[in-house]
Amino acid sequence: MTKRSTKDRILDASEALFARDGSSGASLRAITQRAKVNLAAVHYHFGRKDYLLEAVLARRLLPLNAERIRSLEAYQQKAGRKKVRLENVIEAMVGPALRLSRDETKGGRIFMRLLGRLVLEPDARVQKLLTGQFETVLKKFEPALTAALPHLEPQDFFWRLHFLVGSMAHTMADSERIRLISGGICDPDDTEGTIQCLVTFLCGGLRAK
Amino acid sequence: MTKRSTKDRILDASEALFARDGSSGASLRAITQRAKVNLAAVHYHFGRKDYLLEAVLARRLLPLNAERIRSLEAYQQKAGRKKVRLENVIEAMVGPALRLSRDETKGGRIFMRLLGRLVLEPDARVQKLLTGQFETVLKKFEPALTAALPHLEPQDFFWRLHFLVGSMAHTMADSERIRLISGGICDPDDTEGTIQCLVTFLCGGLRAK
DNA sequence: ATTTAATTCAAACGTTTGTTTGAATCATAA
DNA sequence: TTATGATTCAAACAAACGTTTGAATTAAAT
Repeated sequence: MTKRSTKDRILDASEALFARDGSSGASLRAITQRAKVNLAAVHYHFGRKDYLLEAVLARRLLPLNAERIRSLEAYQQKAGRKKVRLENVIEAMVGPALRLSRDETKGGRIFMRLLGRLVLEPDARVQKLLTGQFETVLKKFEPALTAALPHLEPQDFFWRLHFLVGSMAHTMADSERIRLISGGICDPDDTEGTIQCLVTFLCGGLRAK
Repeated sequence: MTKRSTKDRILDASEALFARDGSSGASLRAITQRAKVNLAAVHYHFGRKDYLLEAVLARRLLPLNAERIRSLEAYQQKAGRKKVRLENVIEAMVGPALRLSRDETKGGRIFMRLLGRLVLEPDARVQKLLTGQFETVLKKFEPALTAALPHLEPQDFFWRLHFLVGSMAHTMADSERIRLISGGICDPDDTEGTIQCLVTFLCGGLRAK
């Protein structure tokens, strides 16, 4: 077993503590202590606390969105010149995210919780990074979505996309609450079951009325 | 015009700054400065920063949940011995919350953004307060919900409730993003339109398959 | 008017914060 | 080996933090 680099250890510890304590609640001392790294190493490798947070985000977001687009394109290829079923479009959107959110080797729940928290943080740099990423994905998905939902007015279309994001984000970010409020009936560790359940719900909502 | 009390001014300022900067990012100095109040007044009236946050929450949450239950009971009365339509149950659940989230005289967006942020904060006291409030509401709504959705297995029932909470929370907490990503097509200030749109989406998702 | 309690205030407390510094240590190439 | 650049380290910096204190002020009650 080869030891992780200083940079990676800092990113891992930051991810965990930013997620647990928030971006202002997590101190560099707590982070470097957890990473077993000198305090000044953060500034040496990342410059400032803000840049560290951005690096934590970029490490996971770029591969995730690439995977989303790859998945959609796979469905498009399989459909040939027919349009892709709504279920498949939605699966390509939420599936990779939810699988990542359950893959502990890639940050898993921890990163998703962080993501959920950052969505509501008004820091301009973080917001630009997040909405930029989302718009990249939306650009790719919009044609397939409108094709699968031809009856929807633009206004309803965007609202329902907004609701979709809410359900998805909540499911990814807060995986233990569902176990609690369901009294143990629902198991958030059953990733594929959760995805299927979510896709069914979302397609029902998107097609409504 | 009669000036607000010290306590209320502190609560108002705390609500705004907790929402904007997070519960650890907002400092008591910034809060008291905004409230035009002495720094020590916070500890005199609320004891500790934690208790201040709890007071901010309780001020809005208790009336909100009372209004939800009142609204459900009104629908139940109107339905007589027939069961309440799903649309009405959902309206009683999300309507009062969304109206509050758009009512600037009662905290409005600001409070909702704070609520959205706190959901993912692992502070034990806050979590207990939030889940306690939610369980109170759920207890009241569960019979009407299961009656309106008799075909749903318990597992699907709770999952979809979870998705519902996600959409609702996201819509309440982040009212400007939808304007941005829709290119101005959607107007979050149209409260009743938003509610209707959300209820339609949620009922479609809840009834799916 | 006098007393008593509630409230406000400026100032200071000891910690903790993000950041900087300059020397020590390591790895690599000449 | 020596020299060079990259990395790590302990120590310190000023600033901001939550909290406490005790006196000054205001309001209410006698």
